[in-house]
Amino acid sequence: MKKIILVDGNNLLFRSYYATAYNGNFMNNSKGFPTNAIFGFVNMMNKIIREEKPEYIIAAFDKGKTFRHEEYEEYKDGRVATPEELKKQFPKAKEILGAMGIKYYEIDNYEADDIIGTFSEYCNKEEEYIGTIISSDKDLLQLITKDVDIKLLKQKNYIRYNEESFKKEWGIDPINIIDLKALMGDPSDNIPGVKGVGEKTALKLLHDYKTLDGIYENIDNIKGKLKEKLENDKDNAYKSYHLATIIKDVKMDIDINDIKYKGEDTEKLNKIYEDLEFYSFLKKQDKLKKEKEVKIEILKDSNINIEGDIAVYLEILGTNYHKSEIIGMGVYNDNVAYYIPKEVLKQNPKLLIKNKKYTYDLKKTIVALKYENLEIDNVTFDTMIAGSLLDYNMKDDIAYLSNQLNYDLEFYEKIYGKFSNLKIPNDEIVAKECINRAKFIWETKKFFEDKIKEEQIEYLFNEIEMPLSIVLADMEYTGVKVDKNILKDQGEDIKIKLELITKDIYNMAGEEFNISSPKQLAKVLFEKLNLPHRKNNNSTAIDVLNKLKGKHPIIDSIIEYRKLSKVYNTYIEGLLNELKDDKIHTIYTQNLTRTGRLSSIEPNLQNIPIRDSIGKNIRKAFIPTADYIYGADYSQIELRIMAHIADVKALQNAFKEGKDIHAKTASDIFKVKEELVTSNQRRVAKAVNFGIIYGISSFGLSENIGVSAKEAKEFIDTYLETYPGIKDYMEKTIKEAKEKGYVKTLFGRKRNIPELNNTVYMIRQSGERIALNTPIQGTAADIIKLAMVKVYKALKDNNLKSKMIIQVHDELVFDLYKDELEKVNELVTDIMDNVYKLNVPLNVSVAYGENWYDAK
DNA sequence: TTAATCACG
DNA sequence: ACGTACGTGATTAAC
Repeated sequence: MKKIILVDGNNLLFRSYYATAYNGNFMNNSKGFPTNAIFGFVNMMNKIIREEKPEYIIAAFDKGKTFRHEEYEEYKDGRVATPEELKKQFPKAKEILGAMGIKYYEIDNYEADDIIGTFSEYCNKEEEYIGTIISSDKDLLQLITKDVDIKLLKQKNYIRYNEESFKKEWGIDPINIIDLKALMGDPSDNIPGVKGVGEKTALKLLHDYKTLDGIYENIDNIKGKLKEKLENDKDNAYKSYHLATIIKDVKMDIDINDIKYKGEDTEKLNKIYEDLEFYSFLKKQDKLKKEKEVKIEILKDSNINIEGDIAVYLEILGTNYHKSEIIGMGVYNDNVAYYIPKEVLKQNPKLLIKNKKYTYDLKKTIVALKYENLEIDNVTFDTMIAGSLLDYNMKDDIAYLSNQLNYDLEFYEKIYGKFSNLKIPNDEIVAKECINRAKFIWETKKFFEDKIKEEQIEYLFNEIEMPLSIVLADMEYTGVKVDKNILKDQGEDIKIKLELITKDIYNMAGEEFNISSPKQLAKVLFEKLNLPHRKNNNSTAIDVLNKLKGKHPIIDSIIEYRKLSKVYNTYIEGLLNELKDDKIHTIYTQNLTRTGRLSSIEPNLQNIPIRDSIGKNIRKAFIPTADYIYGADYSQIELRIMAHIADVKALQNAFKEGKDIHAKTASDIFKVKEELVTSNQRRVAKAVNFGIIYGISSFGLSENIGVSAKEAKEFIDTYLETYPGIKDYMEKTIKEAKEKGYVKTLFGRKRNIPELNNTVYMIRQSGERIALNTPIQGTAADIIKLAMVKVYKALKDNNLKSKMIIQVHDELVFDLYKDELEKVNELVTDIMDNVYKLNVPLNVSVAYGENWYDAK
């Protein structure tokens, strides 16, 4: 028996492409040639060779339009065009196959499937040969025979089907995959099938009548709606059958010697890999040659003087710079490659002021140095900020970015070990790595700067994000004062309540179990107490529990338990653990979110409870170091931005007139006078307003407000009729996003949305919602960021001691001195109101009090 | 490490 | 026929 491996080359390349292109950051070599699909492809081919040890192997590709296109003009119509970045990679992949010693086939007017089908048939006919197909395309399952099996690739692993295991799992013969597809259709290829028949129904029909013909011969045995559907779409079903059938007799000469696996031509392969900059695939000795030697110098002087601009990289031991110690700093420019250990750095404070500098993670650098009483100034460029604005995939570790630009920096974890066991290696190693990092910053600066110009986001970079880093550094370092006794007292109360309620729950359940375990809880609720639940859905999430209210007294107790344990674990214990000298120093991640918002970690200060009355008490522990906590919120900023961007005159006017916008919306969609709007109508209108911002679906809205999908749809339709600009905006935004592959905020912040090209319908839909929401959420983020920069400057320029200490997306919180109340209030409201001129006013509401709870 | 849950805008 | 609103982070259980 001789085995032929049949690789679906098309499928593998597509898969590799979309596996990594998901975030829109294509892996490129330094010449700008996209390499992501090839990289994954090579990985998979290597794996196939390793695992299958083939004697015979081929790879198949599509070529040109097929008979399917000719006979059915809509074929693959819904599918988005193959992205250019992927198209370019096909020839290289084929070249690599050649160097690997693998024959590939592409035949005019046939798909890869048909070539594989033809080879399968060869295996069926020729006694000595068997075949294994490798692909993730389920269509190919129809080729399974006693001589041909398939390795069906899944996300991470694969399933191997032979004739027997296929029948067992699917309950039909492999060849009937064609009948299945004829019935179901295939939206991704735009194959119609029978409308209203999906996998479930189709399998049931095939189980009963074996084939498509069998079904139509027995059509009178089928009753009701299903019969109707089948009769209506009979033509489509047969057409689909034809389209779904893989050709097995493509005219081609199969010479078995031709497809023998010849083994790789290492020299040829290495040449290609070098050109693509796939250094990890090169043999080790070749790889070493690539690293240019840098002469490093460890400085020990107390009087360092460096000329010109420098790239600096500050290393700390750990990830949280509020808790970690500085190790040292790498310095690099065209003339020097220095490593400056911490102690030496402390003797040269002027160095940090004088030279113009480039960094990676400016905020970290500022804060970590500040803890050593060192100040850094004159930083004009930060690679981390640039990278994130250009929508690279970012992590704290600079090595992560460097790898996307074909630099080979060592990962932090490799140098210093895992977080739980950090160790500083010897000075030479630290020096080398720090300098390499600085070198990376130095050498890529121009590249990033050019990109920033090209994208026309200089303002965003220079006037918003760069100065914001300094603002955030100050906020984080300043910290927020927390009264630990208030937290502890509340904790004691909650603990007692928790103990009581736990006992109650055990009593009602008739057993002791871990209430915090959704699995154990589901067992108690749905199996023991027999409470109703959706089949195959053991969720115990809050919306499920709410629907069960009144059905059993245990439900209220569980809801209460959840609430209390959340507050206790996350906000009492959690915050107490983060306290350092009665202060909390969060880290605002400036370069993480896909919309441009900040996020806050260790601890998260952006999700301190406010909606729930018990949770809200946590805010009483947030106290000023000065006299008051003062808060300023943008009201409905996202809705205002939508009214601006979509140019919705009616909404703009409502905002200009200072109306209650949700009441106004309610009055418009329910067609009642504003003063007669009920609170329920207002609630619905508010939900619709939010829904619009998120990229609404009638189902989502109906779930949210508890009405039928039909009613929800009516609300949406009425809304869109009432405010005509919105529909245009939605259509235009989606169309543009699909054409360009990205959306932008008002300030030019760009987000690539590769989801729009995904073959999976649901992901494409999600992409459309992202396209609608990002310009709105992102513009709001831009605006408050700019306001923060301006407020910070104003406080400084006016010599005010009050400090901005927290940002919660549309809200700024200050630690305020009594005698500065008036001045701060005037500056803050003025700046926030007027930070950027829109076709709607921005409205800020302010409040202050003895603690964050009272600042409402 | 991942999934489920729930805290915020 | 299927799954369904945008953006986050922390904690716990369970693998």
